[in-house]
Amino acid sequence: MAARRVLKYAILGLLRKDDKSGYDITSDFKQAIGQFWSAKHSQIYTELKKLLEEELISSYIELSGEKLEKKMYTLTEKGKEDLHTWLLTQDDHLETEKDVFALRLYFLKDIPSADLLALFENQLNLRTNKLNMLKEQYAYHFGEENRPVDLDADDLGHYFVLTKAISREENYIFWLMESMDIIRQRQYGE
Amino acid sequence: MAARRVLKYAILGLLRKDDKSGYDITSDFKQAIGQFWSAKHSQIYTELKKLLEEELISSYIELSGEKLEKKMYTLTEKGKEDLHTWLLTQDDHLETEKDVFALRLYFLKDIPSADLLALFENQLNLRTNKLNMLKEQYAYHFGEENRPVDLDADDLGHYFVLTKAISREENYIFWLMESMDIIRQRQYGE
DNA sequence: ATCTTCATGTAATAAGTTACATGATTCC
DNA sequence: GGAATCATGTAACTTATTACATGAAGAT
Repeated sequence: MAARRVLKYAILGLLRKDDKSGYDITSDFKQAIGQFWSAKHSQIYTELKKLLEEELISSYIELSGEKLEKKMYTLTEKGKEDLHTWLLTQDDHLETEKDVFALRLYFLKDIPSADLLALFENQLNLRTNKLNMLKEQYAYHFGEENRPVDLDADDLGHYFVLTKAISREENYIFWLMESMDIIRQRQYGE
Repeated sequence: MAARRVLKYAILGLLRKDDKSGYDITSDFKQAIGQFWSAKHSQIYTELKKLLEEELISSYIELSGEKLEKKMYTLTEKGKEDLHTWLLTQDDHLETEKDVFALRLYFLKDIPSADLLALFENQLNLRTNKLNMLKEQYAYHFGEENRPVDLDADDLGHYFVLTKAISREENYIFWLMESMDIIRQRQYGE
């Protein structure tokens, strides 16, 4: 996978509004944006160090409590420009969207329908939980209505990411259920 | 990304029916299964070497033409068992489905609607082309009907992967168009 | 007190891409 | 004869995960 230095731009992007620490960035990847990109703290700290060297960000220390130091990072002008250029870049091809469940499914020959259905049930569970979590997030931020009216620029990004993730999971679940029907039909012939 | 040794199992899976060369496996990743996993030839040859050492596959030479040697790989019993176990393994969590377009979108603050729409148009183009390609593949293998009746075990995997990919792209396109409507509405207020 | 979360880093390893390198066969 | 495809491999590098390592602050 890995298009060129996506983590770099993900981090620059997360710093676009406020200064953040490595820990903050790690937390962000556990929220909405974690639906579309994520990284472990070890990779984030390493990348931050690199971005500092490249002078795309600068840092200062902030105390939280008596002794605990937070290293805060700010976008430099150079960093802002680099981010801006990247944001307007058009992709010239689509990357493979890796999906281990679908891969596994491709090899299902000789697996009994009952086992296959168990795999589907498991996937359906995971996806349903995720969808519910996403819908809760949506309701919390944008209310219960289908489409909120007043979206300022900040919320818009969040709105797009949440609706994208929700629509992805709904579609996945729909396909899972359709496929399970087909397997159940086959099952009677076994 | 990368759940544990997915490429290993992708390769074992591709060898489940027939013996294949590294080149054949590379080609497979450009076909249907490439919608959900892929790898470059350099990685594939390296992994095949590793799988040989682990005695999950064995190899022999086949001549194609006068001199050109194809190194063919076969699943060993050990390899078959390993694959079978993996196929029945349930995931306990979902990986982040990385999507650079959605990531970029999250950071769209201060980008003019016109530029934003250009990014969407580009994505819409790429996705539409992909969808058409997938639909052609579907028609070629399963005909024009909505749901084929007679699917044997081999075709079923292929069927699932193709319908999954088609449904994913249709859903993506639907969401793109919905989002573009919202942006166009905002645009009048600028 | 002790558990969880906040907070930062490095080391070792695994996975994946790009570039380097070579040669045969087929199609036009 | 030349281009595209068939065919295999290694080297250098980038990206990502897991494990190691430490300590402060807040909650119960």
